[in-house]
Parts: sequence; structure tokens; C-alpha cells
Amino acid sequence: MIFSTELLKGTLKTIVLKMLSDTDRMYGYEITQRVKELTGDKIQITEGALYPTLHALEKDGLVTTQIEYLGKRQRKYYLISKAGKGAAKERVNEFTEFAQTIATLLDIKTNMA
Amino acid sequence: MIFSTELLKGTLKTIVLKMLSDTDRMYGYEITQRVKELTGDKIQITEGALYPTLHALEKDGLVTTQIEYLGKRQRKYYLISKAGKGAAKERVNEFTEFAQTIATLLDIKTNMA
DNA sequence: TACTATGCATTGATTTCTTATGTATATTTG
DNA sequence: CAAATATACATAAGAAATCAATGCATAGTA
Repeated sequence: MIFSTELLKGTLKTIVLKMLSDTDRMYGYEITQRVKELTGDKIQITEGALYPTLHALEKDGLVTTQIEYLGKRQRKYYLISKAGKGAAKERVNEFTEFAQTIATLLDIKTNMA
Repeated sequence: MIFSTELLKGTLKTIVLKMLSDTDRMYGYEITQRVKELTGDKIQITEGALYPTLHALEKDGLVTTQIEYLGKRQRKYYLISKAGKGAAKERVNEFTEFAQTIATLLDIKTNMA
């Protein structure tokens, strides 16, 4: 991860909710790989951070799960719920506003939509 | 603070270094008020977060301090060091890149400079 | 005189994430 | 075919950053 990990804090749930909002369903390992791919290896989600987050989202009713098997190997799919979709939108909006606010503070020229 | 506080994590040092880079010197309370003012009350730095941060910056040689008195009231000024200026620039650049990366992930249209 | 603002600071608890570890199957490569 | 790597789940101990609360003290205001 090229970013000082501090910055990443607080964005993980937002990222996961957004990923799941844009697809039918995803499994944990798939999320880590997709994020890595989409960010050109800049963001690497660790499993120790991801799984507790997924479990928390499930507990809060923002995602549901389906377990399937490929041969003997287990795979646990996560699906966004209706509440989860709402939460995803809220969080994306919040991040957008947050980034703009910080950018202003830091004198970064921005035109974020 | 309107932002879920999670997001703020990791940006505090960057904000403080930038504030100090843009001024001769500032004291703690002044920083909290200035950030509040510049963000339209959206970001409120708490003292429990600020002072440990300032002390850490001092310990790392990124800021120096001057104590003055207004009558009997103590005021502790923080000044950016040369190393601090460099760190500020690095961190601002890092935040910019980070925000762009996340924005891409979240499908936020952005044109950040 | 009481409340609010200014100004420093610490402490305990909480949240979030990292690093390390554990278990197991599947695939690729020398 | 053995060893290494990739896939796939997960937990646990600890670190790091922040919050909420508290404490002390002076200054100004209602």
C-alpha cells in the first residue's frame, strides 16, 4: 500500500458497500483483488481488516450472505441489502463532501462532482 | 462535526502541518478555531486529539514551540520547522493522490489538480 | 455572580486497522 | 511429483488515532 495507512482508516466500509452495490454479489477474497486491481495496487485491503468489516455489515443488516462450494472449497458471498444500498449512497456522498472540505483546507484545487 | 469521525482519522497531522506552514506561528486553540471557521463548522478538532498530535510533531522535530504570556495567561505557539515544511508538502500530495484513488473507486467524478 | 470564552493539558475508553497466525483446498512450476 | 504459490475462510493480540470527559486557570460578559 503506497498510502500511509492512516488515510485509509474510515474508508473501508464505504469501499466495501460501494463494491457490493455495483455487483450482484462478491466474496471476500474477490473484494481484495478487485480493489487492488482497480487502484493499480495502491490500495491493498488486508484480510484482518476486511472480514471483521464484512461481519459487522452483516450484523447491521447492510449485507446478507450465501455460502456455496466449488468442489470442497467454501466460498461465502456477500450481497448488499436495501438498507445497505442506502448506506452506501450516504457514505459515498459523505466522502465526497469530506474530501472537498479537506481539499479546501489544504488549498488543493478541486472540481469534484 | 458533520462527518462521521472515522474519515477524519489520518488527516489531522496533515491539516495541522499545513496550517502551520501557511502562517508564522499558531497556538493550539487558534488552530481549532481557524479550522472550524475555514470549514464552516464542518470540521471541529477536539483538544484530546490536537494536543497529543502537536506534541508528537514536536517530538519528531517537525514543529518547535514558543511560550508567551498575555498577562498571566499562558500561550504556547507552534512553529513549523524546515523538516515540517517538507512533511507538510508530502502529506498534502499524498492526500491528493489518495482522494483521487478513492474517488475513482467510488465512481466520483473528479478533476482534482 | 454566574456563565461563556479562552487556553493549556491528561486520562480512560472506543474504534479501526495491522501483523501474525491458523486451517484447508487448488493450481502451477521446476 | 514435490514444492511453492494462489485461493479462501477466519481469529487474536496489539498498535494507533481519536473521542468524551475532566481538570485547572484566567478573562470577559450578562
